[in-house]
Amino acid sequence: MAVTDTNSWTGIREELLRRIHDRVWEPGAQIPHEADLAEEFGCARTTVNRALRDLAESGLVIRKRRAGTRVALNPPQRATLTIPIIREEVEALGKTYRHSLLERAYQPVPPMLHGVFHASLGEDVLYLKTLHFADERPYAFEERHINLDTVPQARERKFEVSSANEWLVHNAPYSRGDLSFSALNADEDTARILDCTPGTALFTMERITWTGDAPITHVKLIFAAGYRMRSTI
Amino acid sequence: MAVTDTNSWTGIREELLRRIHDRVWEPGAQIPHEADLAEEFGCARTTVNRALRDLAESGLVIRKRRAGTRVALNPPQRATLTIPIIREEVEALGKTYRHSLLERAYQPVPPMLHGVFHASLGEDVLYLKTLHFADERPYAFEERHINLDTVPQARERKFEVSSANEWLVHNAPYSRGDLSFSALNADEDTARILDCTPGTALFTMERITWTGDAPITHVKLIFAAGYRMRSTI
DNA sequence: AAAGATAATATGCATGCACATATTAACGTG
DNA sequence: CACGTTAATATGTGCATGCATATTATCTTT
Repeated sequence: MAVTDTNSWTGIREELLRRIHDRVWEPGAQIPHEADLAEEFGCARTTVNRALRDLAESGLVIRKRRAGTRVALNPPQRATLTIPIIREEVEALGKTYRHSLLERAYQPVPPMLHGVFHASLGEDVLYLKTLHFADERPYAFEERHINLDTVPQARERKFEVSSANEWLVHNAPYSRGDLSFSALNADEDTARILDCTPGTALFTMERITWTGDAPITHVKLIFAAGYRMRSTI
Repeated sequence: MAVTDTNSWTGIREELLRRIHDRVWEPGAQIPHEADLAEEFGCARTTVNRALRDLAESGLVIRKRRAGTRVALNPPQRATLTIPIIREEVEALGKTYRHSLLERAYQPVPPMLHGVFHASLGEDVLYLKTLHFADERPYAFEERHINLDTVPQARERKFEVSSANEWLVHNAPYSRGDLSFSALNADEDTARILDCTPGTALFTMERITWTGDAPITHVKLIFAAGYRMRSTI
């Protein structure tokens, strides 16, 4: 019994998954060795290994070298969420993308960012206000600060043709970033810009990216009403 | 030159990564075949394959069967976000967690879920309304549907002591899930439950989890005003 | 020349084997 | 008996090979 349809590693993964799900192997319990499973399924150990590795990557089982493989007690719920470039996101919806630069200024570091941009307190940052459109309807409103200490080449960029986001992605690769998501009631200005009524709940994403210890940029994106961010586990 | 320290697949991945980063292979450009790379690095094709597969998983290269491998034009920005069990999230804030079951009923599949729960259209689902507290203040409001076809053991559970979330995590491991996040204006009911004024922008998370093709549960979590979901890249 | 059949090709995957490495269990010695 | 050494073991990884499969290019046939 327990013969999988195919001997593909995905087939074996499904069968292992079934056993975990059906509590043939309870949470915390040790599961048979790769070699035993390989024999049972009539396949090579490599194939079982691939299936188990995949389950381990998704956090369902814990593997240790000599200790064997056991079913995770608290399978972590991790989701990888892809933050697309807005232009691509819009174009993926089959709509036409356009953006418009509302404001471009050199400013001292705003108080809100003193904590993170402290490295360049004396220096000005490049401040950009951009509105992204999908089929000529407002899609997202972007406020951005660029650290000119870290990315001095940005000082000369107009950011009228290609958006700051795309330029930075290609020219200032970051090593890490902090993200936060929240809901926001539209104030008068935002409502006007995003073409909604004041008070509308808007999905907001804030992001600060760094290269090493140096902050590159801070972005606040306020999406038009009805936006949903999607992801899969 | 270009000899990696080791012939490990991670070493090769690092070298490929460097070439992409240093624009030896420009975005959109095709990179050599596995066989050629294997020869260059003096290793087996399997090893190159493993490195390339890993890069493809993280979205840096795009692979197609006969078309070959090319550097992604716009490397997607991925963030891993950990979705904690609410109790743990609250306790991590140093607050006391409590939840209260507001409603528990057997219902036909609601129209909203016909698309996803179609496998059990005739069958009832278990519907739960739960309010989560942090230090006796409302933290999140949860509406949940549990597919009794997939998780029949849930029919007998009261979910008064341990929350449905925790019970499901331990008893019905899922293989995949769809997540979506949005902002929502509080209606009269929600405002009353979450102790805010109607119209307040609330952060909302919706999740459907599956085991194979069978849907396990659908959850809608509406967080109290001011909630921020955080993550790092 | 357009459409359909066929060949070529790059990745995807399975196998059997060997060795590396981390970890635990067993062993010995003071 | 405590503690350090050694052996056993399960996973991790690499290799050579062969076949599967998707996709593109080419070669027919009408």
